[in-house]
Amino acid sequence: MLTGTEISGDCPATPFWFNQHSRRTKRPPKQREITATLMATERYNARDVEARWQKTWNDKNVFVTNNDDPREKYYVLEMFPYPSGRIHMGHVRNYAMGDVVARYKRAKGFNVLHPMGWDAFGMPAENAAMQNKVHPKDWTYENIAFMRDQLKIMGLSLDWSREFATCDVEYYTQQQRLFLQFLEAGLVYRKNAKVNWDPVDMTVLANEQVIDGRGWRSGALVEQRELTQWFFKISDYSEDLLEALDTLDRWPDKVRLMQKNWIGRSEGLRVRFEFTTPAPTGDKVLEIFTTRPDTLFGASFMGLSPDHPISAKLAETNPELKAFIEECRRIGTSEEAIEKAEKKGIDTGLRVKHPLDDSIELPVYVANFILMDYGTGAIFACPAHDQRDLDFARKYGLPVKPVVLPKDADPATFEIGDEAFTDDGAIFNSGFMDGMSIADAKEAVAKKLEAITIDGAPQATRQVNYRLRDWGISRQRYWGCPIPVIHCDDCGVVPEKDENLPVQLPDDINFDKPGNPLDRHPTWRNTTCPKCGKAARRETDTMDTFVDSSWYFARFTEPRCDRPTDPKAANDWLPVDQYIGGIEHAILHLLYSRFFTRAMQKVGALDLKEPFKGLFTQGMVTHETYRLGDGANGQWVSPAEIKIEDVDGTRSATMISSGEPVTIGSIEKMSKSKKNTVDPTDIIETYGADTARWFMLSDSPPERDVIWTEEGVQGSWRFVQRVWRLIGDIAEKTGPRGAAPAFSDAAAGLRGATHKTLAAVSKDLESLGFNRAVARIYEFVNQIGKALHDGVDSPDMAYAVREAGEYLTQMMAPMMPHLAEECWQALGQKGLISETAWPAVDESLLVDDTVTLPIQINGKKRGEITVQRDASKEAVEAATLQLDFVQRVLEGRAPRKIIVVPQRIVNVVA
RNA sequence: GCGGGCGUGGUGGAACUGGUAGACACAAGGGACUUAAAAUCCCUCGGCCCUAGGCUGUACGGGUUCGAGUCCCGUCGCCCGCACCA
Repeated sequence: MLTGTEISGDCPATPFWFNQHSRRTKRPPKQREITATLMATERYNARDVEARWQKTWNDKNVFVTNNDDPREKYYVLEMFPYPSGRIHMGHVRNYAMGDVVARYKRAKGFNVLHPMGWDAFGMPAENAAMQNKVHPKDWTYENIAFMRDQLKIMGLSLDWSREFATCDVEYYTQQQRLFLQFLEAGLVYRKNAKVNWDPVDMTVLANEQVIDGRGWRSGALVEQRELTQWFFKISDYSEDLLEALDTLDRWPDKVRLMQKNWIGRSEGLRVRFEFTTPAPTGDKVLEIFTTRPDTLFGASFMGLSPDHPISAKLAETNPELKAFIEECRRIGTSEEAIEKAEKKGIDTGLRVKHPLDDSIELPVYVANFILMDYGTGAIFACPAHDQRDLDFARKYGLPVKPVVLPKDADPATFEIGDEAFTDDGAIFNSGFMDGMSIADAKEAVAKKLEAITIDGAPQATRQVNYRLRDWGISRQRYWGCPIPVIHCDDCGVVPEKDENLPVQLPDDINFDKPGNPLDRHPTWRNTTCPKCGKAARRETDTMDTFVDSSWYFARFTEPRCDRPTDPKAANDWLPVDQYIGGIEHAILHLLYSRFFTRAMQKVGALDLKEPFKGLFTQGMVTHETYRLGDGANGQWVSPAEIKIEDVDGTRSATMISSGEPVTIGSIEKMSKSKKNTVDPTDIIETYGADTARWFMLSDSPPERDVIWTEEGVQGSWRFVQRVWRLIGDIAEKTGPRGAAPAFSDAAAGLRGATHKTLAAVSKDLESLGFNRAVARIYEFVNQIGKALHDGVDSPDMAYAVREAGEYLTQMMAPMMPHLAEECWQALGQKGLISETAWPAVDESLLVDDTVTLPIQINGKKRGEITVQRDASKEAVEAATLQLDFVQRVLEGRAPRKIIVVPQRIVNVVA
């Protein structure tokens, strides 16, 4: 699921009216009163108005996008939701932002693609099936139907004709086709691998999906198991995925850095150390990987991963080592455990020769801090310049010989204490490398060892290593895209034929037992081998749901295509111009999608590398938490269950039902576990979609977390009413604009404000600065209100106010589309504002004739002066010196210096 | 530990490439209207003082500059990401 971190695994959607009813009766009184007022005054009835405009947009197909439209394209996409049952406030924020961009770009004349779909495979559907005996398919499609309705009442400008769910047979058929093409292209392979087994979900997790040694979804402690798995060769693209990050200049730096660290490129040397004692595996050499060959003369011991083949072989005859390796396994992948774990190891008794000095023999240890997955699973340790090695060496009394000298240190006395020296310095104690820089020494060692041959191969080879591992996609689950291959006793693993696609999920399954229902289905597995025609068995693994979300953005460009993509449509629309979603997908989803785009390019599905040109990661929606009872006994209670009172700024909360005091806790991300959620449908019912959207966009910068408060949403609601009254006033007091009359100062001033606001709001929307745009619109409304209050009897003022009202309506339209349509109509405008072009800024109105400059004396503001905009420095200087507060300070003396920054500031240095 | 980011009123936050700190909003207080409440409108709202006016103030301590929330150095605090990655 891309958006929707809150997954309800509990039950199918509760009937909506039931929930509504119970919520409404529990709502705090203040809120209820507002609803009542809304009904009573009927001034702006969001409920009626919004439904009416949504119907109009729908009837007129206003937001249906045509691929053949010749205008410049703009593709805006929000991460599609997992159909968990209900949308949450995070969705509202995410989709409100995307919708502003879509509507704004549409008004700017672009052919906008703004689609919506469902990331519909995944475990919650199976959990629901297990707990409530609902078929995953029924559960999923019911949730989709419900959430679609929820999204529709938000008034999003989506092209619903392109909607699909990843669990639609049409979609996963094409995904299977892509899989087969990838397989053909050598991007898919099977390997026997140790996997992270989630004992609760009974499934395998990608390394990336294991967080703190626990399954990212179930939270269960992950075990290690050996299974044959399907993998995508993402590692083929390690370098490309890394390098291309530089081209993604419209991505947050933070995300690019996270991906860079994840890929984890390091340059180093593979070095072969000759055994001086016989290795149990018969190996003549021990091959290690190092990024610090410059410290080779500081080598003190060798380290083997507990999972290294030599470790395993030795353990067969060494009970102590066997026990140690088992102990290491138990530490497992848990980050916390490893963090706390002491550096430990066991001397194997094996010895190797130092590659640069025959006289040195190094002991080989099995150590708990060496990873089999990285490099060769073996290292040489230089304790003086690596903290882990140092900790280990100190524990086992191994030598610590410094070979890099800090800048101002004395080689005769320099010693390593408890801290390894890892900074830059000059090489010493290292024979031929003495005096070299670290970089030069690395080069020198590489050159020297490359030239030496031992056991028929160079002693060292240069190697670039990546932390990024191949993407394991096998899942032992039912509710996912079946992997379209067949196991034949004679032919082995055989891809299904293209014409036999789809390999369709059977509907007649049950979840009486944990594990994969496909595995125990009586007949589904049985098929014939596409190669030899003999009876054979289907693969029962399904694909990781991250596969589904790795190409949906491409599918949207031609969603009913009978191939995965129509390359022309995909190439025309992609890359996505603006992608918006949560920071939690900074690595996995975005990296996989980048890989998929490259893989699709390789098989000809499209022709580009990078799927997302602009990326924006929005913050979370948070809310106060409330607890009934103290400390550990405290029960979380929801905002709907409590009443808050504010006496002279001191807030206190009580239960509505019992009057018991409730503790107001910290502000946290909205989550079901802490019960600090607010239901979007509930909010929209009460205040309308525009109010909810507006509040989500105001105040907090979009990339930061936003705090949902009752006061805040009420403030937005009042603003909606205020705008409606204001536009009503304008419609009543002014007529349509004719030819521009001559403008008085007041009217010209308002027009200046109108066009300045328009320029600023346009800029803010371009840069996704929604909160700034909102603040400017507030300010503008205040200005219009003032002008209206001062009177609009003169034709020039009437013109200016009318213009202001029209522009205001257009500026708020992307954010509050329903209110804007209603206002647009009230102003007597023809056509839909949703189809009206963004107004043009009259540049001549942005510049004032006079400017007010602050006057500083010695850097402190003492007053101001208003001068002609184009006044010369000399004129400003002269005028400044005439000011009495300046003369008072100078007492007849000349200033030491006077700085005039035109149109900015004046500073008199006395 | 490494990497990145942040620190501005009671609160959320503005402040372009160094140029009037606190825009805008929320909360609070006062007033008008009202039988009353809600709504609406008006006023006050960083701190301090001798209240005309002045001093001080953007985590803390220094520095650069005519001028620093913004740049530099150091300290403290918070947040995020990564990690026995050799």
